[in-house]
Amino acid sequence: MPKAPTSADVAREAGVSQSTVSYVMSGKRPISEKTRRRVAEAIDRLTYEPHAGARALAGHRTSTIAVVMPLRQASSAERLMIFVEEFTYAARRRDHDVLLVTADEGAAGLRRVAGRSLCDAIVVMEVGSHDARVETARGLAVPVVFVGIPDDGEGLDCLDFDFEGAGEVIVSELAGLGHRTVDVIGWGEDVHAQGFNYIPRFTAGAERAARRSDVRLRWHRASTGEDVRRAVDNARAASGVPALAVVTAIPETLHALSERRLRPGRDVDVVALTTGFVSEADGLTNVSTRPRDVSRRVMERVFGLIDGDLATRGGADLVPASLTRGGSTRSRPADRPAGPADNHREKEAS
Amino acid sequence: MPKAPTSADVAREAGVSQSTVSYVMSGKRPISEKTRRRVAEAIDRLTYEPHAGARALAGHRTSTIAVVMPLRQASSAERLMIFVEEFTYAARRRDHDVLLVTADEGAAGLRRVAGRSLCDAIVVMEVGSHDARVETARGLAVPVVFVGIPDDGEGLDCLDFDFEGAGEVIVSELAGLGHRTVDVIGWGEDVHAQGFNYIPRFTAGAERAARRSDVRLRWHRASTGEDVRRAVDNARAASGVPALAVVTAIPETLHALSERRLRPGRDVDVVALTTGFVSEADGLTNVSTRPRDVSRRVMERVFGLIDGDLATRGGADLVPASLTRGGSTRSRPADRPAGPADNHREKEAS
DNA sequence: TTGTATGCGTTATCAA
DNA sequence: TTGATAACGCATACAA
Repeated sequence: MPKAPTSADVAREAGVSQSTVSYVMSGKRPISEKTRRRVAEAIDRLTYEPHAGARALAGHRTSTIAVVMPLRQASSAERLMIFVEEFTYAARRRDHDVLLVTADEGAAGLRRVAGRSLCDAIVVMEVGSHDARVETARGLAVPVVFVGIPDDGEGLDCLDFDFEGAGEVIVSELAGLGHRTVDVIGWGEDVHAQGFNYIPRFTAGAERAARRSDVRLRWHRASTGEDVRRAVDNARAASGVPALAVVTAIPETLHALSERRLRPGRDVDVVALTTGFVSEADGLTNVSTRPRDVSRRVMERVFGLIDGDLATRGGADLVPASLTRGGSTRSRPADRPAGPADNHREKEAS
Repeated sequence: MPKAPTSADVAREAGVSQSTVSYVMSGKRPISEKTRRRVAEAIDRLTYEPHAGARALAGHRTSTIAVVMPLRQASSAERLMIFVEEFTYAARRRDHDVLLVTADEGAAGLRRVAGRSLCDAIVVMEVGSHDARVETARGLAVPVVFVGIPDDGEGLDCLDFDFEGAGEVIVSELAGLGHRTVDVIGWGEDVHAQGFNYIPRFTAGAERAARRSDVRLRWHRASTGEDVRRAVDNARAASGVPALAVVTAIPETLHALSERRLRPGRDVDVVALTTGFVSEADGLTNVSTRPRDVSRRVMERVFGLIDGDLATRGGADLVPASLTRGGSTRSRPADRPAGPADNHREKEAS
């Protein structure tokens, strides 16, 4: 195993000084085309790669973004993987890497990765309404971007999907179909227990729309398939065509409906809050939480802060909710004619 | 923003030399109890954290494990997240962090993270049967552990679930129930196209068991819900109770069966290859691919290599397949009496 | 346009 | 049991 070449080796090979090699790599000062070529060739010949640690030490930047994962049961695996993937790709486009941190390290994890100079910025996923990490973030030497909107996040960099708008648009849609009662298949007790801020936000939006449209919401916290079946039976007990807002356990819900011979879009109206782009959402009238858009905007913010763009700094951004009509809801009886042209239109949250 | 304290600051605060601080932290030489305490207190007072880059530079180790992700559609998100989580937790237990690398960097990604001294070891997930990264790994200065069994992986460190055994045990189980034909709902064309080695391994095991038991296998490559429905209809066309081996798209399959009023364990025998611990697998007769066990063994191997345990080095390990009986298959007609006691027994692969 | 020299914050060797 | 001190490999201020 031959020792890895250093920039000094490259310098010798190219017949220039070590600092010239460094400047060729960083482009931070003008270099003549001739020496640039000589150095580039030497780098190729030796397959030189700069030592990341030495770079971090001398340059005061690590080219690494730390990403704090959510706790296990907090979110759908699909949504999570999309976030992680998008973060990593976005980082690579800027020549950065992603370092994973588990949620169970809590606020200490933020202090650790910042204190040890392991990263240039931190992304915290699934922040809670009252989250110790929010206060910790204020004192760190590296910028922190939160995915989620904590209650006490004044002046911090927060970004999330607009769950409030989603609640609103989903309930409005069902109200527009003439329903006076909507059964919500909502997050389970276990998820509620985590205190994620998106739950109260979704709830607030849904309740606001319900008040405005004079609709009654019945909330069901569903963790298991049994919970889902109970909720579906409950919805069916009302007279007329039941209305379901499904924010979790979509496959289980569809399965329960199928067991009961209830065809979405005919015997029951279903609007789903979808978290990924998986087949479960095929053809459903749904609001997507747009994980890719959220991820991209998060990373734009991250690099904005790293680059020192003060314009990017502070405040909460929301990725707007929009509804896509599919086959799981009936066409409007009153204000428009039924027909296939009615499907797959989009409707923005107010 | 005050500058971060260094070990020299700690030394001054504690009234000792800088090297003593270093030795207190590493425990690499005996320290008197008195100075250990003084130093520890100083570290606390200053909330000192060692600079990771400086450590890597001077110590020739990074305390980081690079994990190369699979391509997007390669695996179920649940399985992936379990791997990533387990890797990260295992790393933390040994005071290491995890750096993510995307599959699209290919072999160059391995060279990059190794060459830049970004990690002490690399884990490559979802290796293909013929994978350029295998050859690259042989020339690297850091150990590489592969999840998967490449064809040309002689002498490399490989580890995976025993997909061959899984194919065998699944088909044997259905054969034991008296079936002469088994329909396999298998990975879609898109997954096949990636050339993952686990597909031929599963196939080989299934075919071997089929030959032994004189069973005919009908393979269906299912990417979409439509593919699944077609496969199910195909299985139903045969006389008698259909037998299904479901290795992908479990929810879609259950849904298709439910649509057709086929109750698993009564009108159809279903054995599933499950990739996560999600509700989809509830009560099914299944073989789990045991992602947690695989992850743990991978990380044991990683740290074995880092620690220089030569006993750990080289060769392929398989995590054995075992079948758990559930309600989706009928009890044995011949060699045992039917009954609830028959459920949830385990059966190892031969 | 290029070279020289210093410092970044550790680890580890050599002395004491 | 502890203290000086020399690397480690790069970035950058200062000179030329």
